[in-house]
Amino acid sequence: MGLFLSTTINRIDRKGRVSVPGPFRAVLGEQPFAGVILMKSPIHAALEGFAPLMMEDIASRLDAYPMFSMDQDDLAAATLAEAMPLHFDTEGRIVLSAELVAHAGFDEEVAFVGLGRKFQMWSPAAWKKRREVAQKSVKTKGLVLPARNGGEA
Amino acid sequence: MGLFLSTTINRIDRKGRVSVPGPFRAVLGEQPFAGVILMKSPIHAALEGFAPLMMEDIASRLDAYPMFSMDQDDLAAATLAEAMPLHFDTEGRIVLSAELVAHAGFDEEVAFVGLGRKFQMWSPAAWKKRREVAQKSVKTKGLVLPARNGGEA
DNA sequence: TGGATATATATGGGATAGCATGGGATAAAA
DNA sequence: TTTTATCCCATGCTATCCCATATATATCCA
Repeated sequence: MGLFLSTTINRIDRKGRVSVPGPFRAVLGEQPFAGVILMKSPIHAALEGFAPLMMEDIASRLDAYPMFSMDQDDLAAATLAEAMPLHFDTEGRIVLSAELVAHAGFDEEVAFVGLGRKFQMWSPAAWKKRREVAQKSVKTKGLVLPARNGGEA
Repeated sequence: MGLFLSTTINRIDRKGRVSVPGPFRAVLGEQPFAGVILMKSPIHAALEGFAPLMMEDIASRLDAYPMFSMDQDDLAAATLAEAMPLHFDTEGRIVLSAELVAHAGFDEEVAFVGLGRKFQMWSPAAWKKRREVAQKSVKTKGLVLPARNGGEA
């Protein structure tokens, strides 16, 4: 399966359209519908982007909570209920709603940030700060990648 | 998996292309996509090169974290977002972006330095210095390779 | 063994296809 | 009708392909 990697900055035109970076489209291309799922990030002034199939995974993770528990309900409301499927146009662009633009504070440009199974969309200035914080955080907290679950050799 | 070994110097042409040394390509060849992952070294004026499978591995390990946790986000931002996948052309070359060239201070030539599971790319002059420093450092600090069981000294 | 011919690598340049971007036209919705 | 959302076309840029050459190592044959 392809991964979302690297960071790319694209422009928003006056119609609210942005090109999804070509490599990202290639990852999304292996999907049931020609588009992407966006939601407001619950932890950042940014958007989270997923391949449509990933929603299945999110739903599965929610199964870890007791049914009708308030926590599960909160999480489902914060994720699945907020998920917006956006179709690509013929050129591989999506149209951002005013609500999404407001939450992420987009101006003229959007930074598409590849994070493996998902990606984020930031205003370039905000991403610059976030990037530094993340790097510092990894160092000071001494974050390390956990051992593999069931990978290969 | 094969190892990246030895040091090779290749030229950058006016289009920003460099041949990845043949032996390195052989190591990278057994990969899901025909190319290499580069990122700016966080500790040197150099680039770090990885096999694409490395990123798969990192992504898998990150799956162990809760989704939307800040630790997962920090780690992904510091690794996957910084990783740039570069495809080989038909001749086994990659194209270096201006950003990468600037970070590593490349001029006309690049030294590909094999370091086992990864390699580095240096401007030849900078590598010469770095090499001496590393050798001196090993002597004065009395550095030795840890035992094979993974135990610290 | 020597010489000639392959095979692979490194390098250069021209041509082409794909991507990001912008704007107008058309179709659906309010 | 007015608005909104697609589609379609046009453009510049850059990535990538394809072809060509030089050098070096490997292979073959007389």
